[in-house]
Amino acid sequence: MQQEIIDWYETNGRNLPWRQPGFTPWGALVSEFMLQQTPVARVIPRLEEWLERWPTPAALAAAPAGDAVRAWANLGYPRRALWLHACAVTIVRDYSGNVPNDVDALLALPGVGSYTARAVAVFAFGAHEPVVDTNIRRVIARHTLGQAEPGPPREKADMEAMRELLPEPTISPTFNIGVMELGALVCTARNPQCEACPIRATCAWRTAGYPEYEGAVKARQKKYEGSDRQVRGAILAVLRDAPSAVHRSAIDDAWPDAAGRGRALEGLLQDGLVVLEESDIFGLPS
DNA sequence: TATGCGTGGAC
DNA sequence: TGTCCAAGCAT
Repeated sequence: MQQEIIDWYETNGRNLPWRQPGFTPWGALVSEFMLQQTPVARVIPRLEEWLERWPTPAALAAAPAGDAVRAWANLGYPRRALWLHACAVTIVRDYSGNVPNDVDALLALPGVGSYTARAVAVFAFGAHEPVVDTNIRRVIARHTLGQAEPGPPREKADMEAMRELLPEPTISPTFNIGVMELGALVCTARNPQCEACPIRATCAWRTAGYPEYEGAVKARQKKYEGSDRQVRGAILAVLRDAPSAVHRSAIDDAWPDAAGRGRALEGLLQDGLVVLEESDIFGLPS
């Protein structure tokens, strides 16, 4: 199935910015951060702005962290902006401003986990490593395991399952990205396009007649409306949109409920996304 | 290992 | 509508 996926990808893969020739390892790192839980379509414009403004780790490291949080805009999970800034600082200090190509070195960077470390090593540097993301887990669950959904992540087992599928090192990066792309475009969570799938002939899930998933039910997503997360977002939006630090009263206006507002502000201060500049004056980090 | 962490589009 | 989902990570 390896060659079928590679052939399918060569024809059907999207021309995304991070797949263009000459895209830098720094661009790869930035794009992977932005793509953590944020859809491709929303990432693309922010990524292009970001790389124009900060084309190297050194450029970002020289800017205040708060500028990174502002440029992150509405991508969500703004701690990623803070972590990415911290990555830039570390890369300048420890790696002469060059994104490391080694999985362990990448893993040591803040906000870089198993997926992102291998994605950068493979996509930017051509490493022969398994990349495991939610798309790949779903493809393996269906094609190899014959079940509708992957179970809860088992990092070691998931990685071994993908490692066993890897073809020879010269083409394994293309295979990695091909499986991801297949999961993103064809073997999707909802309404998979099985008729268009290049590996349908060997798909265990198809052979079994598309049985429903029998495993443990996923924890239901908590309601966002009225949650602390929403309050955090509302407070941070005020700070992002303000040219400089704001008085507490501006934050009070961002959310009516004082208790939730207090929890959210405390959390933001704890995370370093907001700093107390002086009494009752709050700003983004410098 | 389960949970918290943003935001917005699709159905 | 509400619910699910989107190239995860840290704790």
